Amino acid sequence: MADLSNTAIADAFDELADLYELDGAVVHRVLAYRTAAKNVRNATVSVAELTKQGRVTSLPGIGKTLEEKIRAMVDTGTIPALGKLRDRIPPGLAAITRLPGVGPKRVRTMYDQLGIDSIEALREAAETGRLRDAKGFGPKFEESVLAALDAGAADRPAQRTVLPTALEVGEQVAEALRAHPAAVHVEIAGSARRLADSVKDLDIVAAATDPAALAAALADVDALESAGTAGENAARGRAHNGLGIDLRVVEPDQFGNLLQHFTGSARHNVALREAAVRRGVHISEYGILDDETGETTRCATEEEVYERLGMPWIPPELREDRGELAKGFEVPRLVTVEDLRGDLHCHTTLSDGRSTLEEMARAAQARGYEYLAITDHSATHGFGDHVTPDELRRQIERVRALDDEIDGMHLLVGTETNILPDGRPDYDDELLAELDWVVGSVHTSFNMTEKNMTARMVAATEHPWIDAIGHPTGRKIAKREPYKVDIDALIEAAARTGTMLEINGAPDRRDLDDVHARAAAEAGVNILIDSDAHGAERLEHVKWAVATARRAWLGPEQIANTRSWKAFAGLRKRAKAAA
DNA sequence: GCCGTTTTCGGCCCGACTGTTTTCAGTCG
Repeated sequence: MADLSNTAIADAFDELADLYELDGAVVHRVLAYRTAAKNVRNATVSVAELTKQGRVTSLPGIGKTLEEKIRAMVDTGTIPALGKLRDRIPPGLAAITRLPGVGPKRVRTMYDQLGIDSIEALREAAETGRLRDAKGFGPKFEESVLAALDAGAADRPAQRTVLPTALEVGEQVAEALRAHPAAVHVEIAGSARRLADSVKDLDIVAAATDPAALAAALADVDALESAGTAGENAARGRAHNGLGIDLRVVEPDQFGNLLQHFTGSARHNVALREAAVRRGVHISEYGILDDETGETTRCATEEEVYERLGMPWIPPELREDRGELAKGFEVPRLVTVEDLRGDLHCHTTLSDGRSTLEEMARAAQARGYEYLAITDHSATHGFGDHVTPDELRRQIERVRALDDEIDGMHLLVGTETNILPDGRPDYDDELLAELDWVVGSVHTSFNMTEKNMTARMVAATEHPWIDAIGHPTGRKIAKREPYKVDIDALIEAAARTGTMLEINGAPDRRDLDDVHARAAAEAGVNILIDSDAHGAERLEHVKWAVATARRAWLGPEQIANTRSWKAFAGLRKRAKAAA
C-alpha cells in the first residue's frame, strides 16, 4: 500500500516551484516543477509505488532530477532542496505574490532592495512612500498595492461560485444577449463550460454582426448589478451575487477560435499551442497562423480549430491536459444523464427530506428509472432527523407496500447509515441484513488523523452489508476541505471488497471528485452516480455527478447504476453473499 | 528541469494590459 500520497508529492513540487520562482530561477525550471506537480496530482496510480519500481520517469514531466527528489521523499520523508530553500526564502514572500499585480519578480525586487519580507512590511513601505524607491517602481504601483491591501486581497482567498449558480447567471446573461439584433452566437465558455466544480468568474463569448454593439449591450442586461465596456469588443460586469462576468465578441468567422480559447483550460491551451507549434502553426483567440504561408486561418467553429491540428473535437469536460491531447487520443463515450437507470441515495420526510416516500417514488418513476433506493439518515444522525431501528423496521413495511403498488420500478428500502468513528455502522447487522441496500457515510468526527480516518473507512468497506460509501471525502466545494483520508487506500479497499464508491450529485459536494473518481474506476471500483436528493425536484442533481463523471472520463460501463435492475442487483454484497 | 517527425542541446504558448519605460519587463488570463 502507498505510504506517501500523490498529493503530498505534488504539494512538495508546488512549493518547490514557488520557492524557486522567488529565488529567481529561470521560468522553465519553475514550470517543470508545476507541470510535474500537476501530473503527479492527476496520476491514477501511486507515484511512490512507481518510484520504488524504478518506473516513475515514465510519467510525463518526471526526469532524473525529479525522480531523485521523489525517491528522497519516499526514503526520508523530505526533500533536501526544499529545506534549503525554506531557510533562504522568507515565508512571507509567497503571500505577497498573491496580491493582484504583484508577482515573484517584483516581490524579489522589493525584498532585495527594500528588505520587504511580509505583507505588514509591504504596507508600511507603501504607506510611507518608500516603495517607489525601488528600481522600476513608481507611484502608480504604490497606489495599486495599497488599494489591493485595503480591499483585503491579502486576507481572503478569491471567492468561488459553485457551478449551478454560475450557469444560472450565465444562462440569463446569454439569453438576454441572444435577443440583441446583432447577436449571431452567444455561449458560456471558461470553467463553467467545462463543468468544473466551481468558477472564479464567468466567461461569455459571442459572435455578432456588430461586435462593439453587442459588447455594449451587456450594460443593459437586467441580471447584472453593473456592467461596462472593457476595450473595443469586450465588456465586463458583475452579477448581483458578486460573480464577475467577462464578455468577448468577435465576427462570426472567428467564433470557433474565440470559443476554443476562452473555454480553456489554461493548461489545455498551453499544451494545445505547444502541439500546434510542432505542426508549424500558431494558435491564438484570433486564428491559426501558418509558419510556411504566413497566413492566418479563421475558424467559425471549434471543430475546425481541432481539425486543423489533426485532432478530434474534444468535449470541454476533458480539456484539462490529462491525456486528451496525447497522440492517438480517441474521444471516449462519456456517460450521460440518460444512461442512468436508477438512483441509490435519496431522503424522505422520515429524516431530513422535504418530500414524502410516495412523492420521491413517483418522481423517480417520472424520470424513467428502473429502481430507486430510499436511504434516509440513520439512528445517530441528530438534528432530530435520526431514524430509530424501530422506525426503520416500520419503513421497511411502508416501502415494500408502495413497491407492490408501483409498476415498472423497483423501490428499494435502504439507509444511509452513519459510519461511527470505529468504522462500524450505527444499526445492528441484523437490521441491515433485512434491507435491500445500504450506503455508509461519515457525518461525524471529521477531525480524525488520516491514519484513523482511513482505518475507519476501510473498516466500513469491509462490512458485509455496506454496499457503497456515500460522499467519500466529505468535502463541500468552496466551503469545507475534505477530511483527511488516504484516498488510495480507500480505493484499494473498495476494489478488494466489492464496495461501490459514490459520486454524490449535491452541487456543493460532487464527491468523489473527477481525479479520484477516475482513479477509482481504473482500480476496478464500481462507481455510483447518486442525487442525494432531499426533495423530489432534486433527483435531477444527478446531472452534477454526471458532470464530474464525464470530467473523470467515465463511460456508462464504469457506472454501476447504468445497468439494468437485474445486473445492478447482482452487484450488491448481499446478492454475492447469497449466491 | 524536461525533452526529441527541427534537436542529446537549445529550445520550451499567445496576446493584452499596465506602468514604467523611450523599447520593455512583469503580470494576467
